[in-house]
Amino acid sequence: MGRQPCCDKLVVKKGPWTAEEDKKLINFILTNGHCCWRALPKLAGLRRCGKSCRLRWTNYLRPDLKRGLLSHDEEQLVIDLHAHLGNKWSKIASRLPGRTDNEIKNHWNTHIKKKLVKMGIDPMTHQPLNQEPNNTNNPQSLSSTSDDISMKPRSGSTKETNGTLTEDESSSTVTGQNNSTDNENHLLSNIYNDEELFSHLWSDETTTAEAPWSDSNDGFGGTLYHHDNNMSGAGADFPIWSPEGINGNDWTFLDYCQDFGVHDFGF
DNA sequence: AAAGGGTACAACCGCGGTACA
DNA sequence: CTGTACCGCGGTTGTACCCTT
Repeated sequence: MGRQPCCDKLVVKKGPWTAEEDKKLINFILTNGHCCWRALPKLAGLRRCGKSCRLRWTNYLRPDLKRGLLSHDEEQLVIDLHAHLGNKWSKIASRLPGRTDNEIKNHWNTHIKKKLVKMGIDPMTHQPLNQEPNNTNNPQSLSSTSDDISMKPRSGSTKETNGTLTEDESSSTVTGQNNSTDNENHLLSNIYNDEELFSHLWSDETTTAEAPWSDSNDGFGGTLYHHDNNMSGAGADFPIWSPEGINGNDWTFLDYCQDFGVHDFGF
């Protein structure tokens, strides 16, 4: 007996969202929150699957999203987190404020993976690809690349095996490629040395950078304040929505959202 | 200028985990 | 304890856009 479909596939609409649908979804969530994704489409007057609404909101409409390409630091952070966590995109995303798991996953698949391969690094194991003597597909990759993404040495690196990380005390083989800036080194050294961080990530505890949008925004009422001082990069530009504006039904900003996309405001 | 190929990213699908009746 | 419904995650697909020829 299989699971029942989450929604009536004959009734729900699929495909790209229209501006009108976006507006309806934003309006509804800002006024009511998202108590139940399954019921939301009906209540919001959308012919969409609840799942689709949730995805649209979390990956695209959420006001705290940062848009645009990942910065070099963010990219480097993703690489390192991936080395530790594997394809745990949501965990990785939780360490990058304003970024979604989907966005990071896409960026990994389209950019980072290729860069690593180009550098002769296996994107999955984060180990050199040319360990075998006959692997000569990219002899210069480790010493000269146009991209300065590099693997950083670390004391006790981990690697993923069947979805679980195991300690590999002898795996720091990707060394000697450290041509990144001091700034990056600083950023990453903080990460490498932060055993607490990774034990935290591996636990089921909520990380500090997790977005406040889920569940905690009961009675959301349109109030959105900075929740995390960690947001120094993107968050510094985040808007602060006042309850007055929302309660006063000042939806002007939504029109802007529609005209330009919420992301154009640096949300 | 047009066609074809490549790329980026939004969106969908299916599954696992979990809460609850 | 079991079955069901829901949520969230990771993998995959579809398509619009960009670049090259």
